[in-house]
Amino acid sequence: MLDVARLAGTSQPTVSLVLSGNPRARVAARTRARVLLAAAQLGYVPNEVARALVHRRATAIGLVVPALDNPFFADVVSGAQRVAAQAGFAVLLCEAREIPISRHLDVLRARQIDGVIMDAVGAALLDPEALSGLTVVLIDEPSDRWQGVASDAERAGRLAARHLLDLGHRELGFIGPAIPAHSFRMRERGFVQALRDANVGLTSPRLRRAEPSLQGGEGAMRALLTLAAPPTAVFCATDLLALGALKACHVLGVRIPHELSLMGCDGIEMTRVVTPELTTVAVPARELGARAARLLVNAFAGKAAPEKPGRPLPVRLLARRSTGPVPAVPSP
Amino acid sequence: MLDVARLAGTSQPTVSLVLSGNPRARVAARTRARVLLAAAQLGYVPNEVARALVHRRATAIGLVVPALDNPFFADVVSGAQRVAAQAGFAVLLCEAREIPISRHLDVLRARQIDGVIMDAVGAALLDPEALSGLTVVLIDEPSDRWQGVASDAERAGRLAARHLLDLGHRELGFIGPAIPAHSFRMRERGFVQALRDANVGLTSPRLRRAEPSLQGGEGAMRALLTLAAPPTAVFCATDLLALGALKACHVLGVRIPHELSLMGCDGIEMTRVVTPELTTVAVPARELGARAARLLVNAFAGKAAPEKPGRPLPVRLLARRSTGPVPAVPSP
DNA sequence: TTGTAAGCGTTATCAT
DNA sequence: ATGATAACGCTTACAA
Repeated sequence: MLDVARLAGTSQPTVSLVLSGNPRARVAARTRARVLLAAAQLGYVPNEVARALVHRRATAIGLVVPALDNPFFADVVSGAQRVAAQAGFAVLLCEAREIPISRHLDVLRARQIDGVIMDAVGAALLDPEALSGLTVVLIDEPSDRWQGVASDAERAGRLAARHLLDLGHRELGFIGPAIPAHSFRMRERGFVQALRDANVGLTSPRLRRAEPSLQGGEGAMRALLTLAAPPTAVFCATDLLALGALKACHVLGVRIPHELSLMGCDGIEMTRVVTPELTTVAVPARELGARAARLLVNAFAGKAAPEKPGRPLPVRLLARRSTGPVPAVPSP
Repeated sequence: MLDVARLAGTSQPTVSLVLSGNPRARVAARTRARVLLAAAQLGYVPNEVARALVHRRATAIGLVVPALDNPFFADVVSGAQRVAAQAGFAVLLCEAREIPISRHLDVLRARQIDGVIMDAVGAALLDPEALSGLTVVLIDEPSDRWQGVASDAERAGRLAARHLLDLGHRELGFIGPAIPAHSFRMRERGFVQALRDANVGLTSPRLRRAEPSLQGGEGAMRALLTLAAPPTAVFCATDLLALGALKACHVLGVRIPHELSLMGCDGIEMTRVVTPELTTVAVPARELGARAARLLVNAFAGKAAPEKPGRPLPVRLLARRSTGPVPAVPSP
């Protein structure tokens, strides 16, 4: 900046005034022009670190996710990064796969970030201490302590139930992730409630919890299929589980959707890769991330955080080929 | 730090000496203990921004990827983030999906990052100017101008060819991404060379380029299938293409592997989700990311960058169910 | 061994 | 409208 000042024949603070884009900076047009020219000639790049030191904030947000190979979180990250970048915020990415979240948070704090977006599960099993002094936005989990962005998870469950009921199914199964996250609980609740509203029962052997992975879904589906009275349709609370379940069916020779209807929830790209394409309830993951970032960005752009939590983002049924009418003759 | 100093009854620079972990800092054991205690009591968190200002480097690396929903890059990011985090480096994530790379790079420069990891394609179609002054590590692309980490792409192509040849196929097809990246070219070259070595021809209508997406693969496969003499086995240079191709086969009723053998390259998780599981050549994406990060981290931990580029990371054939012996009777 | 002082590149508060 | 000058929180000679 000093170099620019010299070239422009003015003082360094004046250069700052011009370049920082401070709106209440009253600088003579001539001076401004000279400064701008000099800066361009010298290829001046402002030092954001110095800026951050003065402002005591880094114009950056942290993003803590459990694992990037989970396409849902990849989408969340993508959405958040887009909004943040457009607002001039850097995104510090932290994957809590082999490094404890608390350590990530210490690093973020030390770097003077303006806020953290994190997944609900990570936050849940965290020493509350570890979050002190941070502005947190939770993904898909309401909390009285922090802000959050959510999808309409209960509706997702209801949509799934209604879709299967509409197809004539009455013998239903459910596979959910064995994870204490609000959105998962609500997907389950919505599903169960909608069945109850229709006077369709869901016996407990047909309601299973599994590790939220392909393998988990595969195992749970095998268990369902060996039941004395297997369901004719199964709703999996995440696509990953459903994909695993689908695989189990392929392996065991259960034809989808002829013998069994199967659907998932999340709307990840993979559901369009398998055959048959998986019916699912799409959750706008990218939007969730974008909205979370917006919350933080706005908060530090002066705009106050909205008092009431935003309305949950709508979910959408994607009826595809993995669900169909109930089989006329029950499978042997 | 001043508070800590006061509580410990010493001066602020002494506190710095103790806390910065500077090895050549000779501080009395008693003093050190008092400082450490005081810091703990006050819950002191060092300000990395101030540190970065003094050092003129942020102890952070930039990571520029084309799109996170490409599982290959999700893995690269994951690997890089792990290594960086363990070395105390922050990772600034940039997705070049809706924001020009050059803008991302400006931001990274302004933040005094120590280096950038970027994908080959992004770097290729970039004004060379935009990279000036940055330490760059390219993913899966050798370059005389920058460091790079690479997989053994030519071997990947050879492995694919040999696998299909071993199964008895002589009528082969190839689908590659229409992208000028070194690793893709090498996969193709390795494949073609291995065929030539075996005196098996690859006519040009059977060699196709497509958009590197599901749709691209689907389209290219349709084209191959409508050939007067369709191949009995197809190698796709990326899994995404292969997955698209697989879908085309499903849609058109071509049974895999009975009527056609199909394989991909990359080794992404999705290949295990489809039925049949896709034969592929696994490229260690996570390792590529990790190694790229290690390069940068080491460079700034004092260790000089290795003179000769590291040996390419080995690729591995994963023979699964999408490839099989050549059909006894050619399909009609 | 420890404290004093200078400086990293900005922004912000003043006089002028 | 502009230019000194003092932070911001830390590291690093150098002096004591």
